[in-house]
Amino acid sequence: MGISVYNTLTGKKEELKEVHPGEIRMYVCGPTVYDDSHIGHGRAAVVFDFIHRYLEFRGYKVTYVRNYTDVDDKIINRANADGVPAAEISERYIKSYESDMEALHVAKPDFTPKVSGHMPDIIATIGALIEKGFAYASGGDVYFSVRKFFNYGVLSKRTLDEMESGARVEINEAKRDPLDFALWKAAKPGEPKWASPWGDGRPGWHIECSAMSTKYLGNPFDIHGGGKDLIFPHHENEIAQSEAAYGKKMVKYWLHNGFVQINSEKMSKSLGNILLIRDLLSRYHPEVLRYFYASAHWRSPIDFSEDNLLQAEETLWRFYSAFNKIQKLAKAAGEAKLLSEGQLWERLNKLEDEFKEAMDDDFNSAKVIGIFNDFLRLLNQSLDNGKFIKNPAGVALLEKSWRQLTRLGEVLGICQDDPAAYIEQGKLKGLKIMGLEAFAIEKKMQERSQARLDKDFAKADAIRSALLEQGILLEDSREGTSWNIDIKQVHKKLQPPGGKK
RNA sequence: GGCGGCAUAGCCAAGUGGUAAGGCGACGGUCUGCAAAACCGUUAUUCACCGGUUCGAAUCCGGUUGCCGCCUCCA
Repeated sequence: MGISVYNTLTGKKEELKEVHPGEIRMYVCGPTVYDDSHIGHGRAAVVFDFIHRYLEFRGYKVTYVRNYTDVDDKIINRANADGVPAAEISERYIKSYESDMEALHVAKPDFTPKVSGHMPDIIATIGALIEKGFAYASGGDVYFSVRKFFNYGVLSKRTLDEMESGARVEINEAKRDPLDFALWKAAKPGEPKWASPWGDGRPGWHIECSAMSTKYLGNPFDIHGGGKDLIFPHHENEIAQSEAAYGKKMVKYWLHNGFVQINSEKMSKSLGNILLIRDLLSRYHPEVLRYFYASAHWRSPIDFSEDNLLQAEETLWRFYSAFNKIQKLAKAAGEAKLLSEGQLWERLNKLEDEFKEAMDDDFNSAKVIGIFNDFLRLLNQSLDNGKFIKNPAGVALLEKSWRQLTRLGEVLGICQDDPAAYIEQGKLKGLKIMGLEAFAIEKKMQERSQARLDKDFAKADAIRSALLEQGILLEDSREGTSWNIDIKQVHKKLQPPGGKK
């Protein structure tokens, strides 16, 4: 069984059959760089990162292109508002996006082309469209004639007549048909412009992706991705342009990720509920975000709420707590032959197949999360078993199990940190937020340990509840007492009052 | 108005023809001086509603209701 993917073009899951054997070429619409990126951009990037990494995990040679739209009305508006050149705006927000992507551990695409760097390709594509009769120049603009392209509407599944009846298209004298869209826009004073056979101007929004995807990937290529909102008009127009210009099918599989909602509402500037990636990353470890993104299917809407993120954080913490225990045991036990029997051993041997089965089925990361949690329970069962962890072979099996979760988790970008470091950063961050110092906690813990030795449990319990009120949980075990951060209290403190639903 | 999608327990969320994964929460238990953590057990006879197809449907078909997205910039 191979990989199956849900294709917007057909509305069905289909078996993934690559155009070139052993190779997958994919193009994903990146951001228009006029502002800092929000968690919706983050989701698109992370979802296609899962897909990118999984295809590589499955042995494909993947060529991944994600573009920047750096020539656009919104950028020009922003530049005018800030009183700086448009190029400065786009450059600033490309840097911002790249730093967010790095922070989210999104693997770099092979190419990240910009519109401004591909004018000759874009102009050539427009030229070809005019030559073949699909486009016409009109007063310094160039338009694509949608009625000339027989297949217009295949992706968004609507007909030109339907569009026309519901049209809310502005009247534009230059267009022959109100549904025609711009390939080239004549420059207005003060706007960035490039020379072209139709006069100075700049490309329309959609043509860049046709020109650049063709340049880097050829036609047809395997996967084209983007947010659901791009289906119409952006991707519909891309198909029209590419297929008209090059006379070949453009893309085999169209993948569209679901939207992010905030407390079940649409995230939008007008609602004022935009959550920036960097704001979230100031409060959550990047793996928490990735875990959260992975916990829903990539095509479904996903609801960002503090409760949901908190849940992701707690569950991820369970993984790292277990890994932390395993790591310590492994260091103490040293090299040993692997225990090759029992439930854990058997499940470990099946884990990769389970993982593949889930991911092969339309990249079902949510199912993988379920499988991982199931496996974690087995790990904890063994960790609870005194005999098991005294046996070096058992410890070796635990370590191997942890390594396997790390190996498979790489595709989703979770379980990649050093456990001790992960736990440590979580505790340090918590302390900072709660305004506490580790040595003060340790001092209290010593006092409490003495009280416990003296059997003065009233005093010991008083110390414990005092710490708990400050957000510190104490955990007694055979090896002694350790402290932990009460994540819920930390986040309560972080949340603006009344900001949570 | 047109087009597309979604509706699974208190909450989050898998499951597209064979009798409901996983997480959070809650409750009971083991462990503990007591807790916490971890583990064990319980927590949806049922998948918005109505009808149909089928030996059999959360899964397919038709209808109803509700929610969301797109049709204008948007990941």
